Amino acid sequence: MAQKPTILTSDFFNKDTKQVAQALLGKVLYRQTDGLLYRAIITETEAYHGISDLACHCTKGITPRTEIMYGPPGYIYIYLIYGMYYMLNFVTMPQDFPAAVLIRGLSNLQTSQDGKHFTDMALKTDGPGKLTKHLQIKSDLNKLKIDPKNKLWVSDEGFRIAPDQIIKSKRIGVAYAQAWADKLWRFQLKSL
DNA sequence: AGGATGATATCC
DNA sequence: GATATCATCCTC
Repeated sequence: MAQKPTILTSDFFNKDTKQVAQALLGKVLYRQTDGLLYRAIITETEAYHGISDLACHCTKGITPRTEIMYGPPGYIYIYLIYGMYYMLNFVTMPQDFPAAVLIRGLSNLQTSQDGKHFTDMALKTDGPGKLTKHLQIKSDLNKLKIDPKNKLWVSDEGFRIAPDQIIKSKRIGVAYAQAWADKLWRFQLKSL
């Protein structure tokens, strides 16, 4: 049943953002720090797609902050919000199309010192700001490729997610985005 | 309901 | 250079 883990490459992210955001549910996020390896199942995401999406930072055009979203897929976009929380995003879509998926929730967070034996840390990790704090994700990872070399990557370990297991709802904190605020671009797993 | 706390965009 | 605005979370 358990398949060999497959590390996701840029091909996985080179698709419509809503598609990638849903496909990321059930995938396993890895984070390597000094002496500690974290892993957790992704359970909640949001899609931010294109310059017409008024909730997306890229709607203002290319700036030093947003240029990473205009680059190739499979890169990390991290920014500081409210002066204290780092948000973790994965760049999607081909070069020159700005878009990204925000990682909002994790489950089954585990840590390991040797990369083989894992111990449970938390069953559920709610909130995009809290999960980056847990996994020691900060702005030093901004604009890096999603890759074990950069100590942050995602792997497919065979969890099958049926479409009816995905709850779709409005994105959080984007009430200012007019019509785009009502898009059901937030995706959560029912269980886990 | 409101405060913490700093980068960013958008004005002067 | 000043200020308004946040893809949040915690405390009251």
